[in-house]
Amino acid sequence: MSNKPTESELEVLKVLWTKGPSTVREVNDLLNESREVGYTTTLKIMQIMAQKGFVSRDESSRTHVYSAAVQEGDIKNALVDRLMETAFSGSASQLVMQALGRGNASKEELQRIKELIKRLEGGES
Amino acid sequence: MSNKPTESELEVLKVLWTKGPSTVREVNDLLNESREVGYTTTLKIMQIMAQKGFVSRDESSRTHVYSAAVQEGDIKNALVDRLMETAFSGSASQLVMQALGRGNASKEELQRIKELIKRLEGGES
DNA sequence: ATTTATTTACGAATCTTTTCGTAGAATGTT
DNA sequence: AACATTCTACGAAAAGATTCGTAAATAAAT
Repeated sequence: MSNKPTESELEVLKVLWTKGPSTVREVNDLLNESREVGYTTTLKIMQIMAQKGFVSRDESSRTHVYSAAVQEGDIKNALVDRLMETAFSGSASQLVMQALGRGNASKEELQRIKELIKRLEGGES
Repeated sequence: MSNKPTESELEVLKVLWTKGPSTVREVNDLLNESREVGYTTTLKIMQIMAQKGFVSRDESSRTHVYSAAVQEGDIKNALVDRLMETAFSGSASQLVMQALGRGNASKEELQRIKELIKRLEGGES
């Protein structure tokens, strides 16, 4: 749980976060919509994730049901922290500037960011 | 060049970006200030990077001098894009909100971000 | 000139992650 | 019942990244 998930593990987590508790078959089918993955490959990854504590599973029926055991926000925080650390010398604003500079934030998104900044500044004007 | 640098490769690039063209010895010495790395390890990584096109090198003297062959901004863009894609479903604002939510942005940094947003808002329409 | 140090090149050991083949158990189908 | 399908478990192959040992060449030191 302390460690960060790998690429593949993150893919699985994203499925579990959005679809909720799922079987290997369900996760694998969804993954195969974007890229080709063997069933046992997905199974193996999810077994490893269970071992690492990223997911928990219900083994009461033959077909196990997996659930995310880590919070979406926690993992994303960790990923952002890591990128901030490794590439942006720990500076949040550098990362933010780089991200905004990509240019694919809509007016509404910019508005929401401005509101967040206001809140962070203390709520004045 | 098309691919993304690994962790270690990024470390080397950061050195070359900030210190400019450097020898393996210089890079390795700097890396060893934060963690222990063998000289030949750093050498090998930089050789691989040369092969991948991440760095170029001047072999005119026995001690080769390496220079970054990729732009700092380009790589950081790619890293941000990748995180945005893999973890935030391609949404810049989600990534930004998460980063700002970490709480380690100073008033001055927030100010600079606000100015960037103003520029982004004013630039179009 | 001989020895010592530094550097590159090469290859291999190690480690992590990803992938998949195979076997055996459980379930479903005919 | 016999056969086919689905699932888990296990192990190992394949691929990528990291680490380092060793040898050969060059340079520096004595």
